[in-house]
Amino acid sequence: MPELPEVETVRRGLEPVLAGAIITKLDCRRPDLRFPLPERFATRIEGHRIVTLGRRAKYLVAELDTGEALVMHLGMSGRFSIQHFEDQTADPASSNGQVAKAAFTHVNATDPTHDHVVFTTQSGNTVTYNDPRRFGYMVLVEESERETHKLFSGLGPEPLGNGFSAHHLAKRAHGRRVDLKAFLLDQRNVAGLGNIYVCEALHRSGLSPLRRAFSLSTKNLSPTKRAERLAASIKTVLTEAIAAGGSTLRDYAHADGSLGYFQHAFAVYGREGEPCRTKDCTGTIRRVVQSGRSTFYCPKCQR
DNA sequence: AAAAGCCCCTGGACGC
DNA sequence: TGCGTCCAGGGGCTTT
Repeated sequence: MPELPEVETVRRGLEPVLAGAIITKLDCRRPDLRFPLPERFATRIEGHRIVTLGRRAKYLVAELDTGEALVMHLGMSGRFSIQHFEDQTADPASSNGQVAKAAFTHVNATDPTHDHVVFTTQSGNTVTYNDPRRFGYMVLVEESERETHKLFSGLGPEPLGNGFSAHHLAKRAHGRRVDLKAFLLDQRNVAGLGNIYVCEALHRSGLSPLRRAFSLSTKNLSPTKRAERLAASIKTVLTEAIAAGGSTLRDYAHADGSLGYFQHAFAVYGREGEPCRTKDCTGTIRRVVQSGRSTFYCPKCQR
């Protein structure tokens, strides 16, 4: 269920284990996720180093020293967990106490039935990808061709990057009759938003998800006040969510080891029938279906 | 070209 | 307890 903040949280959690690490073993327990796994997947990775672990939109990008990048998408239900390797001193009471024992702190609470891909690093840590619904996928892309790759070439700007602004929204929205909800879910317009954060950003900016996208833009393509509010809300809601994920991340090793889910106080998402939290608003959160997905909004303060 | 619909897959929540 | 139905935070592909 990961959107940009969750993927970024996962990235930050995996980075200490994977960035700079040599992958000694790649265990693929089934030939496919959403798509077939890459040909000779294990041999293209085993023995090689992950140089950096980055993110673009909802993709994790592990740049390898081979010149390829491992691009991973978590789909709806993908999770990573880390099993830390620990050296333990030999226990003199045990029958074979002369052999230093090694153990994993196994903190993966997910169903091992759906552990599809397991990475082992040279230092002995393992990183497990678990995905019950298998909407996630992994591909290997030549790093030099990544930006032109089909998965990346059409993506809009990172909402927390320099390329994103009210002006950008206005340009993209000009003349578009789609509703704002669908416009913001479209990764070509802005990359990384999903159903939850679209709902949240629209609520913060006081804009109805049913409003048409062209109302973000004036005749001469400049942004309206609405576009200014929307761009600002998108940035703040994502920034806050990442911060909340980071605070959860500190606990992961003590909790269930899974990365990518965290509790976040949503203003509208999942709150159908509950009172709006906007200051001085007496509205009630409503759920409607747009593009086949639930939209939560306050009809009173979102116009 | 833009917009809408269908579909991939499994599991959990809920009603009977 | 068991079974059926609905729903899920993504997004590629097809149809209109």
